[in-house]
Amino acid sequence: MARSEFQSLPGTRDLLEPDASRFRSLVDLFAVEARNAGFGQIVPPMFEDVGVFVRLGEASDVVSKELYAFEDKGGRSIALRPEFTASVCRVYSQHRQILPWKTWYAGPSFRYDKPQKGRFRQFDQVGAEVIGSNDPDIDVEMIALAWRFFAKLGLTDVTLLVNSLGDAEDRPRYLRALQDFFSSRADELSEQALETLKVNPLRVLDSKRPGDAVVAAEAPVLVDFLSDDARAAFERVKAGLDALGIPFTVAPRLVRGLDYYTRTAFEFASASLDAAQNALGGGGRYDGLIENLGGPPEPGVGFAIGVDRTLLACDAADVFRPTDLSPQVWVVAVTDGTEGLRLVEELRQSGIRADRSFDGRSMKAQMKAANRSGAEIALIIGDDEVASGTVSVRTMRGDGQQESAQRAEIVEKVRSLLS
RNA sequence: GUGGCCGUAGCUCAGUUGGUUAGAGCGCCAGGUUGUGAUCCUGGAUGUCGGGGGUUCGAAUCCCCUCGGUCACCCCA
Repeated sequence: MARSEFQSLPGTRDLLEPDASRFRSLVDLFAVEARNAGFGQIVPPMFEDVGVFVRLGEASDVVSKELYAFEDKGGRSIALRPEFTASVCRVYSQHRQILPWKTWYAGPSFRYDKPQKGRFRQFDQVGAEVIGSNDPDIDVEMIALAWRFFAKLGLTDVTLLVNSLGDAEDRPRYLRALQDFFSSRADELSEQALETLKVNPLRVLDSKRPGDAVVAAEAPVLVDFLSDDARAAFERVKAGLDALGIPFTVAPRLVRGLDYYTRTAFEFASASLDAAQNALGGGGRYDGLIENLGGPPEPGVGFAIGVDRTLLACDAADVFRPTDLSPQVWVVAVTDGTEGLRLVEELRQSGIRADRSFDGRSMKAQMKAANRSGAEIALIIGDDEVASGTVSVRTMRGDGQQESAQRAEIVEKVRSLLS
């Protein structure tokens, strides 16, 4: 394309206006919702000791294939974070907080994937985590936070899938049953599914290949293997969602990509995104993760939402439109002095969005720029105005009206015209 | 990582069976007499046709490699 020596690397892109502002607004909106729900912000580093992430589960692709890992000049093995949860757990282990600790975050993560629509190597997430409570009501609260966020954006076509992945003790029993089942049907499975079966039988359930899906549909279901405790917790979660009026579908074959999840798992998808990457976000409970990272045996639950995909869904649904970035006033200065400089500064100090042209452009060119900028008012100041202590005020809507105003009262004049 | 499709000005695209100085619309810039936009008229600038190699008298058009994008698988946000 455009001839330039360097381009942004695969899977990365440059956010320009109006997308950049929209991006910020989205994060701001999430921040408000999270704060209202009692979450404080956390800003962990973007890279950690590689071990922090490896403990997420070596069977997952996120860790085994997609980690941006390298050695720094001090010989440390470090990795760019592929997600936030592990960092949050590490932070808690390092700086103990009063429990339950509720925290939210926003920022980029990195995965060495093959880029696709809605899938980037550097991608942004907003998310929240709660450490130190087993209460299923917290699970409900997390889902409610995400749900409220989507609603505030104007996304109405979000679907919620929930499942329970059981406790650490339930899992092995289920995995055995699953393994037996798939082994007995091995001849019907794709080669890839058989590969997956070796490293992580759970994920075979998730296969989108038609042949695999048929077999998976008949596979034993995790819900039948839950301990009494886990079952009760799951019931409580479902009852909580009902109580809040949040619609959901139980998805017995929902498994999440990272291995650390226990009990509640959930995922949000958008019907507006017909692409394969239609998952807006997801999360669940990770009751063994902190201990696994060398911390105390505290339970945790959290979720992350993909900012890029959410924005894509907003585009598809035509909601959460970009805000107007236009200046309110354009100063057209054709004097040799510093009138333009002073006038713009005065307007800005008064909280009015104002801008101007540079490089001594002709009045016609400056008026053109004023029009293009979307400003409602053009303030014209030339030798005549300077001499008479006035400013010409021109409204830019339609054919435009022009009048003269006293230089000393210009801010007031502009304010009254804008209101 | 595997496979399909695509890659021409800032943007959206056209470019006929390979044939002379590569086009359109939008955008941008400048004019249409003295200091006035959006409309209208006129003129102008910008592309090593993603990059490299090959076939050919001749390639944006054919072949190979490569880079990038996109879609599906995979994976996931």
